[in-house]
Amino acid sequence: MGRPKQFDPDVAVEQAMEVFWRKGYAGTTPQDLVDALGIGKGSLYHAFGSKHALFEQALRRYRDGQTRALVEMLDEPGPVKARLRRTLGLLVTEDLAGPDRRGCMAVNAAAEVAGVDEAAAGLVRQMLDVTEGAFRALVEEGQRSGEIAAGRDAAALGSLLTNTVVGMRILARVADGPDRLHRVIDAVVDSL
Amino acid sequence: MGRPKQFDPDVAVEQAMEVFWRKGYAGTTPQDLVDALGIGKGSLYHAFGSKHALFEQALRRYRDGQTRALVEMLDEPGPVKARLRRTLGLLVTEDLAGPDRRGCMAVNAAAEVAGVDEAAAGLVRQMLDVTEGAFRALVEEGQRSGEIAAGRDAAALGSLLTNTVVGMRILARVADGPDRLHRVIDAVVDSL
DNA sequence: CTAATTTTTGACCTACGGGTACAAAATTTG
DNA sequence: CAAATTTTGTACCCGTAGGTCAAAAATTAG
Repeated sequence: MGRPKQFDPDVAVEQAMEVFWRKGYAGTTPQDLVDALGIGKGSLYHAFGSKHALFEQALRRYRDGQTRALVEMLDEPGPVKARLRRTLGLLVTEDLAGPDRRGCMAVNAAAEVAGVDEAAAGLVRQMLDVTEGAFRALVEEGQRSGEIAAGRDAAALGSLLTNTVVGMRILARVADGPDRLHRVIDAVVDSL
Repeated sequence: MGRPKQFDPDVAVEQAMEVFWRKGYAGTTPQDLVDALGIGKGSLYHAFGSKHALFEQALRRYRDGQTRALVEMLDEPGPVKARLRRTLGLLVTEDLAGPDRRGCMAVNAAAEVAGVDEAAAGLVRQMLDVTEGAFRALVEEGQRSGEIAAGRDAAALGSLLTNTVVGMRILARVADGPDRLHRVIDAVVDSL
């Protein structure tokens, strides 16, 4: 009952995500959101409550999409190291592509608001947990297949790989080219 | 000639650095700076021109201090791996200490403004270059002493270590404890 | 058709962001 | 001392951030 919504909230959250991703939390203005979502400011606040609440939803959506994509990439067939190298390479290419080089929204959020926005920090933490679990599983698979020495600590390597991805997504924002990033990939794959 | 300054610009830049470090660029207001520096807004703008110019000076100062400190820590006596482990451990402890957990100002700046502030991106890049050089030199020293296999690519390992530090300084901002960070240190040192 | 409910719009509001203008104050030079 | 120069503090400015509100529009129930 009542007047039906004239926009899809899911689509709106996704559009908001793009804006926050490009401009950061503090850097995004209500006007930016109004422009991107194509709805009036009143509707926006009626539907989402506040800029911060919308940010949280956007970050949640980002977390879901990214973790899903990462797991899919790592799940492709082939030798473990090749899959890993390919996944890392794709992330780098993606991060460096386009003129924006917006990096990873979660990493950006961690850097910008982690100290003051516990909800955002929690979402980022969840992403890291899932990522680390996926990497750890990959390492263990590599150990079963003999590609990776069985004596190594799979949990520690999972942490290392997660951390490596986080670092690369920052580096991609300031890098003047792909060289440094590719050196990182080479080194980390060779270290397994 | 003329009236002498009533504040030390160097000290003022350092105080501004603290504020930008804690609150980020967009999150810092002229009032924050006035409060922290203890001078009038007129003086502030007369002396530094703009918020952005002051930010650039603050980031430059940060770069100088951090690179100096890192090189010093790595230059202490002892086995290469021990020095490395100790240095990384100190960074983590430092990043996790205090209630603020402000992380690394350069990394934060990279995440926040790299896409839109080329000057800031350049300063961060310089820090990364120096860091990578220091790590690479450390690896080469380890190879000469036999601690690290001579066959490994020192440049790539330097990139990996730099990237590891960057990643950890982000992780420290959202970590709920030191465990994950210490796993990263263990894994990276064991990987050399 | 009316009442009830929900959404939409755009005007409106207050506070503050980032910065300028200017006169007063403090110094050096002659 | 006067003139020249530089710094300082306060008042002021315009635009926008972030949000609220009233009234109109669109729907369904009865």
